[in-house]
Amino acid sequence: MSGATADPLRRVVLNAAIAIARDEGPDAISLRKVARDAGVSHQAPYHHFGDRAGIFAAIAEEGFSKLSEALIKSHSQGTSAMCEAYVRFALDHAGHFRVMMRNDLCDLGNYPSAAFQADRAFNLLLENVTTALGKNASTETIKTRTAYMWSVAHGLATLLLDGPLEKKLEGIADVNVLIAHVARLATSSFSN
Amino acid sequence: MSGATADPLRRVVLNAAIAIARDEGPDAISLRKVARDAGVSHQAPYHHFGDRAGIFAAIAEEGFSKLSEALIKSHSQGTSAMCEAYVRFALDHAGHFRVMMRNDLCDLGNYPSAAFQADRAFNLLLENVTTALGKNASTETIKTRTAYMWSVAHGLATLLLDGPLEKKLEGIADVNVLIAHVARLATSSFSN
DNA sequence: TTTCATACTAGACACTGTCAAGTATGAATA
DNA sequence: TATTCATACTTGACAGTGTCTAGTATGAAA
Repeated sequence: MSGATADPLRRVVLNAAIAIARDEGPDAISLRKVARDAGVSHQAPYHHFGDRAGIFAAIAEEGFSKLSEALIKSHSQGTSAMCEAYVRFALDHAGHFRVMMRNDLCDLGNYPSAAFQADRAFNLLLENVTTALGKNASTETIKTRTAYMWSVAHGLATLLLDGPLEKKLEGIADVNVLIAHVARLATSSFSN
Repeated sequence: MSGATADPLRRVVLNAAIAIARDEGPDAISLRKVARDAGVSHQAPYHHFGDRAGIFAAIAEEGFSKLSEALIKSHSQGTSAMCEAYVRFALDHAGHFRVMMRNDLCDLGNYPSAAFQADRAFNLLLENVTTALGKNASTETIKTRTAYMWSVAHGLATLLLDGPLEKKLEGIADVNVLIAHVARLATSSFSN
């Protein structure tokens, strides 16, 4: 224990909120409860984040940053790998992902640094699709394909995470296999 | 006014809640406010729905029923049309859709009649994919393709509805064109 | 020694969903 | 006609929440 510094309250609150979002969903986050668990007053968390939306924005910012890292790792392996990376990120960081995609919780327009991280992740996707389509593709085609790729990855991620997909398709041996198959289907049309 | 019967409270509450979900998201629904607006006591809505989750379940049940109707209309026109119908339903019934897909708001396991409507909609999708793949397709293939089709439609719907897609891809002339293009891309792989 | 930002604490407020108990009304039943 | 009973509410209370305002302890900078 010697020399161990206590976690700064900001980090403690953030981790607690992310864990609740992962296990029970973002709406189950009560800052008063988090404060009680941390042994501080009910207003201590608000000092660090301003208000409830501020906490969600902080979670979203961190989430988009982590998503970008995950996408970068898959970058060299093409669009299919990126699609897989997106879905896997969502499953591995459910707490972050659920908050990131709920713009009723945190309007990124009010949180520039969070919006910056979101833009960064989006641009990685855009670049990857642009590369895959080659230099002759029109911007219209690129945009359409980007929307398409994002839709596949985002749809699968949300359906697996919070939707009834896994239950409905029971008998599928392995979720990872499903993810790989869907990602391959999504990119097979790139050759057309 | 003669002969006009007042809207039953149940329907009034439901419509108000759906409108709030459409305009501000499901979390903005306050049953006490709805009750005040309807000029009844704060407990009157609870009489009809039991609790807050009960209202969400009622909205989800109605939503899945309407979704099934929309999918049936597109049924004869193939998987691409069904994909378009799904996305268009989401945009046209945002209040319902946002609630339907939030199973943290209403666990359909507790509301059999809502779960029944959800199953009905899913089975329409499954049938359509099965028909498109032909009689030689394995159940594994059918399940994978169904997950894929649902992912595309669901992803595009949620990104257009609550995500930053439309803003990110600004310059796209018409959302309807985008939907049609993405739906076509999704089904182009069926020929493989 | 004073100034000042940081990191909180303390108290109050309006608002929420929910539990419990009461009331008015109209149909079914004896 | 009198009683029973479910329906559709009303009323009141409770714990819990986010947020506003004001106060306090602490440590660094001037």
